[in-house]
Amino acid sequence: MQSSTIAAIASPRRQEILRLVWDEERSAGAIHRALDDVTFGAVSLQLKALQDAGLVEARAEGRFRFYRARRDALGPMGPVLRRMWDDALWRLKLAAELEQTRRGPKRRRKPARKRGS
Amino acid sequence: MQSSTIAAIASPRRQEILRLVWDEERSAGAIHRALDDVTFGAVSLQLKALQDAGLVEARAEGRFRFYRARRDALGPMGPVLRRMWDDALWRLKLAAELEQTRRGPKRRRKPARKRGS
DNA sequence: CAGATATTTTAGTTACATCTAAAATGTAGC
DNA sequence: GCTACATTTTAGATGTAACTAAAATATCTG
Repeated sequence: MQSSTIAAIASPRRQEILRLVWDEERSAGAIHRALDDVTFGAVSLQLKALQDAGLVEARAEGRFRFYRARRDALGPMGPVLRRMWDDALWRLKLAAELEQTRRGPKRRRKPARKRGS
Repeated sequence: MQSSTIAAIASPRRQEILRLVWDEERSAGAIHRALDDVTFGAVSLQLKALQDAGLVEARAEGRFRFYRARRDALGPMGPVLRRMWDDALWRLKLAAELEQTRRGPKRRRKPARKRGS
């Protein structure tokens, strides 16, 4: 376990992404679609950061890139993160932290897609 | 274990301070004296941040304030940090990270005190 | 090749963490 | 009260992490 690992999971956005690819691999686009307050570009940058930290690995397939967590790289932090995610208030706390650590130009919220589109 | 705990120990400066008060309590001044590249004020601010995160506790005695780690608050992260600190290269990595995350006005390095003064 | 889709990269924006220097606060002793 | 020492707090500086929008890259399909 490296100090850089701790830094990598200190970001609420990266925690959120890591959780999405913890149990199953997902494409970059699928990850982005699961998040409603951030652009595709930002997600891609965070995926790169996670990959550089060794916390996720990518597999290319056609135009897609499938990401999944490298659970072993988290060591004892894996269970810690899981317990956090199981917390009923986790999503609420996350939203607060995302607000807190937000940077850059003001967002224009991505409109929720209609069901089935 | 809270997400804010992870954020608190993600800072190399706070890690450094936490290590100093891990096995024995130390006064704010003693902590500052152990660090040669930062002002007393900055150390005091980080101690406050650590206290707000519940990672250290303080005891007043006369003019002094003695700080010590609240090991239990770190849960499984305690052993993780210890293992990091035991790494022979830890100090080197720390220096690199301190350089990386440095902010604010340029420092004027505190001159090393003569032996025995 | 042209067009569609998936993703990455670049250029520019913004808020805040981390710092310094100095002022303020608190405590002890004379 | 005054002085000395220990610490905290304030005001201001600075660098960068996290973002957006748009351009670039890559892959598939007809």
